Amino acid sequence: MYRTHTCGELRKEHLGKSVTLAGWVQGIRDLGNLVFIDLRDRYGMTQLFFDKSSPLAERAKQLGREYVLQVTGFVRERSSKNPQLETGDVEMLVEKLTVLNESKTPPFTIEDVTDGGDDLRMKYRYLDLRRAVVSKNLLHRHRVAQSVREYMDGQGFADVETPFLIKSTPEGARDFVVPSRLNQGQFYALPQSPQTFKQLLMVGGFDRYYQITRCFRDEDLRADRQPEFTQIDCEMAFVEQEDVLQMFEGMVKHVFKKVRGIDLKDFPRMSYTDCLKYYGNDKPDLRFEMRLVELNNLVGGKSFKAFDEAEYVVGIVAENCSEYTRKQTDELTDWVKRPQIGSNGLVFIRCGADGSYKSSVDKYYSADDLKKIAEHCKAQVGDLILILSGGLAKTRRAAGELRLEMGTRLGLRNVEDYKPLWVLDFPLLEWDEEDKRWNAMHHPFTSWKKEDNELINTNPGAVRANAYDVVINGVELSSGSIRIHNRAQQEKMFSLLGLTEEQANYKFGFILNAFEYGAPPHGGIAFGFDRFCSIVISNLDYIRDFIAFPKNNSGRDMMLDAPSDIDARLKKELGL
RNA sequence: GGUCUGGUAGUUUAGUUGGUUAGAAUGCUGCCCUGUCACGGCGGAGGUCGUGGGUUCGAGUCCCAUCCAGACCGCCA
Repeated sequence: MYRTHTCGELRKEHLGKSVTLAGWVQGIRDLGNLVFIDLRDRYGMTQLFFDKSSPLAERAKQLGREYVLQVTGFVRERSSKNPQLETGDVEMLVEKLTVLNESKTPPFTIEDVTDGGDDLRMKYRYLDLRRAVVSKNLLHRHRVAQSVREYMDGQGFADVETPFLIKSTPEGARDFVVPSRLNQGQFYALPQSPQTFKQLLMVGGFDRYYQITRCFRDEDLRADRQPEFTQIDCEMAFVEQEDVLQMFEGMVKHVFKKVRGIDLKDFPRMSYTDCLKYYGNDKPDLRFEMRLVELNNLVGGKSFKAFDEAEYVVGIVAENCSEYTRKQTDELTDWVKRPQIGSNGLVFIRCGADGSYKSSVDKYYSADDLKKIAEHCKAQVGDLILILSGGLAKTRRAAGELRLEMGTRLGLRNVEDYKPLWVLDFPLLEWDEEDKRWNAMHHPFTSWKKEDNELINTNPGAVRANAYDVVINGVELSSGSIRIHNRAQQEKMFSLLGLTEEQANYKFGFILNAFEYGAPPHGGIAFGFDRFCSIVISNLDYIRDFIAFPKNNSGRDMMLDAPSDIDARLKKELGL
């Protein structure tokens, strides 16, 4: 071993001992006759001391940042201590110094507050990983994974690996494909998730399975989306929806307790329909209320065209904002008019401190009209009501976005606060306007509610799935369902999705066949592990900080400069 | 596929209506400094202003194209 202790380990109890440390030079403070070096590793930092009586002092001055050192010396008490450092009471009087490796001056400072921009830090990710603020996230990720495994193992789940080279199924996200050399002109696909395999494991009798595994989707990226990401993939046989909900609510609670020491209360539940109605999306942030209030019945017939002609008029109440300036309201109007939101405008009603109501549409609405609206919205004195109008789906979405924006502006999205939620009763299908056909909202293996059996043929869009999501603070953490487990029902589903019998057999024959050999009732769930980590650890939805080597906005690895062209010879072998 | 923001020393950035030698901080470097820990003090080096074209007497600044990065919409069964 190169060391007897780590750089974060030495304390007063080690005083007088001869120890050996190995690590990186964080910085050198040369005071002329005194030289201090901060030696860093992932456990912490220890101060090395040299004075002019030391034959090593001159060498110490010649070292540079990020040189790798091995030092041996005595631990001694500092004459001026640093309470901000764990090892701040002691320092090492160095007697032997070995340079294990030199370093070029790094392109950015390797400190908690770095001067490096994102590009540069991605290109030199291995240097960025030396920063405690970065490595801390990955070490926490490890803790999350460990506590997941601890819970799953405790509940009798077996970790089974599933293949990465599988068959392309053009349903859903785009597949990453891998050309086959042995089967020229044919391709494997990388799994978007282990969905069909875990169901086959259920048929195979592994009634409790889980896996922390990589998934691949060739879609555009976001702050919370990577082309390869990790799922906690879980499946159980002989269970109903309630069993799955209990089991995995337990897992989330376990992880929060183990990693953060936080006791989450029982998760409330809300239907998909109510989520849209009250929050404008299917993953509401419940850290604050500010519910959407439908105003259609109160605003019509006053000759205000924007409201009279709208399919949907909706208000939200921003508490204590009645004194917003014209500049602030204009800014919000511009915000909702951005193409990403796409509203035509925003109407304001101020609930004045004197009990008066003033709006940007006073021309059409009397004080009494405004009062009725305010009362319907349960607005108090000093509040500001923001009203949007237009088509139902678009306006709901816009109102939901505006609600989140106001929540952010008013500081209502507290990072200390966790508000989990089960979202239930998703629709089984959604209409694809582009392809003029039904798509599975969750995936094509999702079962539907028995009560809705009749609707399957008469009104497929109204059929409710046995599907459920865990949402925390507006982030969709996981998604699952009770699956179909017999051939006839699965064939029915495929036909609803517009697959012919031949297509269904070609793409999914293996699972249809499996269902004919005693497939047990089963269901499960999959958690986005990267998101889970970012929420548990930092309560943000930015997953790149929790991935050791992430890809950038356009799916490039900036360190490797991948993807890249490949050898002409390799192409030929692959028949490309 | 679309919308928006940004690109100026190694790095992070300022740069007014288009006008003299593009400024700062940090990093690097030389000297001084016996208790620093974001050490301090004095000095020094370091810039094809992303790239290409255009307008102009004159472009970091205005226009067009393009590349790169970031955020978002579409997309993500």
